[in-house]
Amino acid sequence: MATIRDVAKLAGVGIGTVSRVLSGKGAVSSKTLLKVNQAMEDLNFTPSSAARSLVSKKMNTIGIWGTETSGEINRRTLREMEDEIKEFEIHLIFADGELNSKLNPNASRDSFDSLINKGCDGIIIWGTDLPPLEILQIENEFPNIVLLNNQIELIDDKCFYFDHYQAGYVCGQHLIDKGHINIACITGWLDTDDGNQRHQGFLDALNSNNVNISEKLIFEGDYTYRKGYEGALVLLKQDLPFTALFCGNDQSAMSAIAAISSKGFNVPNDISVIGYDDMNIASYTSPPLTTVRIPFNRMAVSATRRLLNLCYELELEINYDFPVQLIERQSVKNVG
Amino acid sequence: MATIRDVAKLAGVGIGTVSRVLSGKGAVSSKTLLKVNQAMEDLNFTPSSAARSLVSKKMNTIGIWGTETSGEINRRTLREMEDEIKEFEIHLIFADGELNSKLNPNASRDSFDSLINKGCDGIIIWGTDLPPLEILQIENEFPNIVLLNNQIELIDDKCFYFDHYQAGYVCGQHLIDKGHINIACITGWLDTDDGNQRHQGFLDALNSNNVNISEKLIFEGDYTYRKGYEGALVLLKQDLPFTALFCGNDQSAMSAIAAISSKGFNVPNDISVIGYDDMNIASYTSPPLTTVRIPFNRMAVSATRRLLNLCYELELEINYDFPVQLIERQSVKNVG
DNA sequence: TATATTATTGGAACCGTTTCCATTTTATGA
DNA sequence: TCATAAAATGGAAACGGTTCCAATAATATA
Repeated sequence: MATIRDVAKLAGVGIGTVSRVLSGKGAVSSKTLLKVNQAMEDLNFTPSSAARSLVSKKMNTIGIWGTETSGEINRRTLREMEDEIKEFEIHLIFADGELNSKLNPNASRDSFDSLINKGCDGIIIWGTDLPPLEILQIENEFPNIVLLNNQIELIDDKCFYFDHYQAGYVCGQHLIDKGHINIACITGWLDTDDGNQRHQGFLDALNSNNVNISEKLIFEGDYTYRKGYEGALVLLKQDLPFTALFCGNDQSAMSAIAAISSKGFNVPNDISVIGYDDMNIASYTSPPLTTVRIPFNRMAVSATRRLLNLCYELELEINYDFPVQLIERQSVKNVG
Repeated sequence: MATIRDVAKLAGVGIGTVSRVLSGKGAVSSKTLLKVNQAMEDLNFTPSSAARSLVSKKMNTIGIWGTETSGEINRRTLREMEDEIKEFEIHLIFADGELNSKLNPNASRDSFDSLINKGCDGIIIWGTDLPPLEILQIENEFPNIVLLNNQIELIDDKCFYFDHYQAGYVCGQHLIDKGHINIACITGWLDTDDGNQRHQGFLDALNSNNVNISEKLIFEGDYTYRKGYEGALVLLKQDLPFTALFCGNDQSAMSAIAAISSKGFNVPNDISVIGYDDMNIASYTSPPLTTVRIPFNRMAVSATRRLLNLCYELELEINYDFPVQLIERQSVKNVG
């Protein structure tokens, strides 16, 4: 591997000059420029990013932590983030939290620390896998973090989230607007803030309309296909009829639809189903899924920009407001 | 940020000693060990990975390129790969190929080169986005690559793939075994080797059984939900009845099912549908999808290990044989 | 033409590790 | 106790860039 000194020697100039050519900063005569460029080409020179990082104290790398939580959405969003940083020649580095962080809290933290040790300039913490206190403590000694889909008041300017409560409310209200009174629900995780808020919003929408929901018709799920399927079967087995079902995300909604169909019921004629997220897939379920669109990508882009600003003294435009939008397709039917 | 010299000074030892403690190699008396560890703790010392990389000439980073192609599968697989490298303290770095590499071939190559410039110790090339000649050329000057889901004979020991032809054949044969004679198909990309092979395998299965398929019943898709949906609608509009449909992947299969249902037909009673991949989702469509299971994760793990062996002189066990398996669920029905 | 400016240039010092070797300390054996 | 082997230690040199300043060349000005 050729070094800057090799280039300098071949071009017959000093290393400072080569460095100037490399960075484009500082005066270089056009004759010299030509010689140096030629030498670089001849030697197939690529500057060592390690050496650069050593002096600049920037790794040009930002880490993403905790991306396990929400399946398909992520891939799409990751892509957006990558696009965002690409032009600054920054790279993304991954460290998933453990799947079962509840079983092994240290593994979570370890994978997080591995990002710091690696020397990431900043870290995007995705989701609520880390307890708020721990995050604050981290932020204290490593300020270059940003939270995606998580909210902690003390560092609100580093948080990018939307109103889960309102989104849940919108779903509940929509079912009621469509005349439903007997409503069931397959929740997401209820032990995280966001899962809890969306559930609460949903419940409050029913409450405000004096609609009761039986405890028996609330199934605690975990956002997976599996639980969506199981949950729907369990709900159908109760002797409490319902005409509408709210699911904590689109994945569980679509598998719930599958389960409902497998029992000979029709969606939406017998049972309406409403999802949450608006994944790609939502347009192509049968029937196409009514759901609430979460502006994940826009959130992710702003979070990424905020972090870039933080790490590299940039001033990219960011946004903190991410309104949610009901997408009406065909899985919810008017009744009554 | 504390350096090794700070630690040495605080502990009252030389930098060599600190380095020895750090690496665990070389003799250090237990007294000294204690002092040094204490000093590291007091100073909250973390070794600079840039400085380390500079001398070791290892970045402890491997790149993944071209992961855009196959949606949900990837996230799962990525996770496996990450687990595989985690214990060696290696990190994964991403650079997607361009979505539309056909429109902008340079963008593809640029994002690839960015991984090399970044200094990745090795790169996993995922899929067939790069032309074989270009890959060979790359391999020539940068041998630490491995191909996932792609095959180039000259570097077969660096390729991890399965037999798309056979997998396609299995699908075709299954439909015939179930008594189908009028068969339609929504292909994947036909301008890539893998897409083409699976299609050819499928066609040959029909041929071997003297079953003809009309050109009109072959719809060229692109693995997306959208095209699956559109394709099914197009096929239904032909005046050629069919009782079975082979789709190039599960995503198009499931949206094809949605399209078929939307036209009032029943799967599998009116039309059987068989997919390809066995994604998570396949168990939770309605009806659950019969498909062929591709051992992506095992492939990815072996590819990753091969690369680790290549980059870090390890001898992890790897595997080159990835048999495909038909998974019978309920979307294909016996007829005749 | 002599002098003041400005544009170029070279290279030492530094970034924070690892490596390696010379030196010092400790342990061993006679 | 002393010679010798083994263990422990310190620190210079190297890795490949960037930064910065002093030195030189080119150009402008009087």
